[in-house]
Amino acid sequence: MPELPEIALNKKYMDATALHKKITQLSFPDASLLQAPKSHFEKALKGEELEETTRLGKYLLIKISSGKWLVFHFGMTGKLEYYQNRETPKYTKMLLSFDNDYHLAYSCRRKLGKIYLAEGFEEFKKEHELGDDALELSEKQFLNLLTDKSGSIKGALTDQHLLSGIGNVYSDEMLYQCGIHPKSKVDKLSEAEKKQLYKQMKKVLKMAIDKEGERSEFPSDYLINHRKDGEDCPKCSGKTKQIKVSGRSTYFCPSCQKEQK
DNA sequence: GGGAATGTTCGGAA
DNA sequence: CTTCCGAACATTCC
Repeated sequence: MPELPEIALNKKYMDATALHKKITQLSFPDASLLQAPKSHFEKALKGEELEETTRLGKYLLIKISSGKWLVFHFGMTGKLEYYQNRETPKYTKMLLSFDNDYHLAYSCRRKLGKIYLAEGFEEFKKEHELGDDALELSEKQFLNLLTDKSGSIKGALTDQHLLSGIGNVYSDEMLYQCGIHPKSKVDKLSEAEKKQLYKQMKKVLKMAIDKEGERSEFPSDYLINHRKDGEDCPKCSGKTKQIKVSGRSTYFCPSCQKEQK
């Protein structure tokens, strides 16, 4: 459950399920993802309720009635499941049980997620040096962030310290929708291109949330369902190409997206 | 079997 | 200091 839209959906899911119920039991089938001692989680959560959620980039923060915050990062494969009368989901790392006999499991197959305990939203943001959330940025703020940047535009978009929430898949998508090559240097982009990128950033993220992350329902001129080397480009007669940018597999269309060095 | 898969972090190189 | 690159983490799927 990786990038901003998917985390937004997890927030929605939490809001509709596990809030305002007394936590009667906790267990940690695998404590390796915990970023604080188990006992601290127990102390902050046992007998308490989850009160509200907020999201920052790819992090889901949950306020506990004890005053502390429970924070989930989903890595590549993190998942929340609220359920009753079922076996514990596979790869469950943390399990909360409520007084209505429901359970909330955080599972993570590849173990790349993390579970934190935080003092507050601002504290967490500051401690992890996270940039403002991509959906919260104004156009002016976005343009300011890109000023004096020298690396690739893809590197900038996916830098969580600069702005948070955009990952590998959605950065490729917004650049494709703008016709900007992922390796283009930020300082070579025109003002108009940066403004267009801002618009597409919002548009792509909001669309994904609207479609509840269901990729088969994304517009047909999106790149997302063509993330392979040599696929037909959905916008032109060219073929998609896979390259590495900022260490990540990147897909784009060389004829729609020309590099600016 | 090899390579990739939505993520972050760290060390070293340029 | 900034950016880039590869490796590491662990597991599944093609």
